[in-house]
Amino acid sequence: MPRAVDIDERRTVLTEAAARLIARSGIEAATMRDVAAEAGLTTGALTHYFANKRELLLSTFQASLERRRSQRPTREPVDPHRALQATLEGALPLDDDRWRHWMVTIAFCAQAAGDDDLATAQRDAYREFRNHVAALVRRAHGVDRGDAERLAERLIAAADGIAMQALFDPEGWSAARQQRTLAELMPAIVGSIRPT
Amino acid sequence: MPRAVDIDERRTVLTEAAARLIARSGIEAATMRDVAAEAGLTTGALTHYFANKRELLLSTFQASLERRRSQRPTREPVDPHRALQATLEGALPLDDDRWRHWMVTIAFCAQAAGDDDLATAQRDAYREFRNHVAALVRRAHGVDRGDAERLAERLIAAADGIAMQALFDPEGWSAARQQRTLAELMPAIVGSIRPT
Amino acid sequence: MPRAVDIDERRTVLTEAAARLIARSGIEAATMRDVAAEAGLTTGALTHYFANKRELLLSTFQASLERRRSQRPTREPVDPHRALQATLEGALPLDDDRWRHWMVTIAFCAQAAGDDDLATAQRDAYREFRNHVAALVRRAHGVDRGDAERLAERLIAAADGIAMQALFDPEGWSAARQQRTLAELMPAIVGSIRPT
Amino acid sequence: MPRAVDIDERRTVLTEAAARLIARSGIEAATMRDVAAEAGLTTGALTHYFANKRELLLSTFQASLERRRSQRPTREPVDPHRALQATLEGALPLDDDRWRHWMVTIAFCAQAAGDDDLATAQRDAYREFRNHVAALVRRAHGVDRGDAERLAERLIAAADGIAMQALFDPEGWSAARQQRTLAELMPAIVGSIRPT
DNA sequence: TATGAATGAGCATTCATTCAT
DNA sequence: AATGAATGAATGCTCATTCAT
Repeated sequence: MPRAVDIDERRTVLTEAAARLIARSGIEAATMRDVAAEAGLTTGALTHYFANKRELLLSTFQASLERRRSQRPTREPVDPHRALQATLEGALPLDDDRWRHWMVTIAFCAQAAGDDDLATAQRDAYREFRNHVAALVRRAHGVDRGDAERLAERLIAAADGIAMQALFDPEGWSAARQQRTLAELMPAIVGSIRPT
Repeated sequence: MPRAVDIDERRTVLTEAAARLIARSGIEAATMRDVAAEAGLTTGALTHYFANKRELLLSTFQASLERRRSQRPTREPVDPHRALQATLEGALPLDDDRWRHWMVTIAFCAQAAGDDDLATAQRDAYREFRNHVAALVRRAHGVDRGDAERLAERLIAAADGIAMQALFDPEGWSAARQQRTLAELMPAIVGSIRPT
Repeated sequence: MPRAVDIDERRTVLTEAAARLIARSGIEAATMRDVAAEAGLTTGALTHYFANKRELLLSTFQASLERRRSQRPTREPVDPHRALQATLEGALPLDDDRWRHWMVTIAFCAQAAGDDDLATAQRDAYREFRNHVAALVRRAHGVDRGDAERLAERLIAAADGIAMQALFDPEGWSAARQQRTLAELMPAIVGSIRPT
Repeated sequence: MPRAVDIDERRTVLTEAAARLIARSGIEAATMRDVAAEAGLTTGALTHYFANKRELLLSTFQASLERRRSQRPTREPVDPHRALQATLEGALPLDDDRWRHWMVTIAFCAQAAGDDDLATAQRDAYREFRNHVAALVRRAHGVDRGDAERLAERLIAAADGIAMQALFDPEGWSAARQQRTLAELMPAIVGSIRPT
């Protein structure tokens, strides 16, 4: 019998190594050699788990999206306003992990222009997130489906916009400042549609 | 005798060729060969105007930032509310040109993580834009410097966030929809600080 | 206790798999992985029966030669003219099996230039075949040893030459045409030495 | 102006280097690196003249075929019997150059099984050679077209068969012995169709 | 100025081989 | 006896860069 190895775990180790490299120095830095080395393996081992680079990168992107999803608050009996805020904060680069996710997202956004699979995964993840936020908006504010969707878009816009500025100017945008700005924008945006 | 050539014009031709390639298929597609070919020149000619690839890419980024600046409305005796809105709309990917600028920005954002010069250029451009918007906010809404700055950040966040969603899901975000969303968010955001 | 496995049978299964691949797409196609897979085994199993690739290829070549030998007519009380003709036809690519043998021979001929063991195996097999044909020639035509050997060389030349043309231009050289051409050449060649 | 280089000459230098390596140790030995080194260049230079390996190998094969053609006797007012014999001798590996051609032919024959372009080039070259020999046969022996073609096939078979044996057993087949054997076979083969 | 030939390092990928199980 | 995970040295190819012309 061959050495016992948890295939999924190995794949995770490798996609996380790739994500670290991409976040640190861009997608070009994620060479097969360097990803393998970052994961403590060799290129030969890498190709056991991903047939080629494209597959590795696609999996890295999907793992990053999945990781973001898995970190949303899941407890059901929770204050819907808090759940909404926590979910939107999940889109801010407040810690290393979420920073890494944003860098990976950005890196693949540039890549997606020439790769339909990537573009589709990106768009689907975005729409899924929007629907999720819209559902929270309905629970929190009792608006109808159309308003909820429009509000979701604006709230995500606010979070993404704060995130972009934090990425462009990390020193000027501490985690606390990002959170405070989001907190102050949220009621104003909600008011833009259902002016209480 | 050397042929008379407008050096700056050649450099512009080359950085615009690079920007097109980057916007179309990511920064990896901007090889020296392909940039030269896209500009209708040879690699040898390219190296006359940019000592190496790093210099070409840095110039491409700066040219993209500069192009965005140069397209802001400049006429002074203009309605300050309109000037503010037009300036923020300049940050939306409403046409091919602005779309290209965003793709270039995104591509370099991923790159900037490992390149201080790039990170600095990026941060400076962002701060300059924020100051410009803040000045327009003061003129339009008569708030004090601190409030103007905070409002500018939030307005830019809204614009950038809309831009991100348009990049992620181009089909769902027509130019008109982007503009409408921005127009509806603006008063709400202004109200978040100086509640009318 | 180890499972009972017929080692020779396994080796045969593997060399035949290798021969099929080589005949189909050249010697480069005979990778350890693909040979094992073609035989329905894994690479690990392959290395149990052949220490390395060189040994596998050498065995494949020898098995191909041996197979050709084993297919010669063996019954003794047979018309010597018929035996001679049947033996020479054994050198023509008249069916899939002999076609495969020729492709393997050709593939290793190109290889033998840089491999003494291969070159020796090839030369020995050729000389053994020549001696065998010479013995049949003596029985069939009653010539002396020297003439028999020279006749054998020329008859083999005719058969090999027909074979080469069939390999170069399969459509133009049906099995029947190969056999007819050989049958017509044989008496002329025999006559070239002992012009009865 | 760039360095003056004769492109065709460079390509010839490279295909001849490839042919030497293939003749010496089989087609596997013709790696891009080694071909470039054998030609006194680097891989980068090689790819200036051949876009990829396939193109290099195809050109190597065609150059080998072309070289054989170019070495046929061309003087017209020549004894047709001598012209025929000289042409057939051109198919024997009598010297290093023709030996190399045969090794290249053999190497590509093994390759052609999985490559239609190669198979076509091979078949066309063979047919062209057969037609050329048939024309010489008509001039030399005054037979009709059908007989000439059949004789050409048989004469080529004799030459190819002698060549194969020389390739299999170089020590046993000196140039003189090859020529003698061919010379003795020729009249017998001609007699097989038009019995003087 | 401008060309494109040439370099050589680096890339993704394939492969024979080894080895713990 | 057999597996398949892992290795690391090729391989074909791309690319930034240099340089003679």
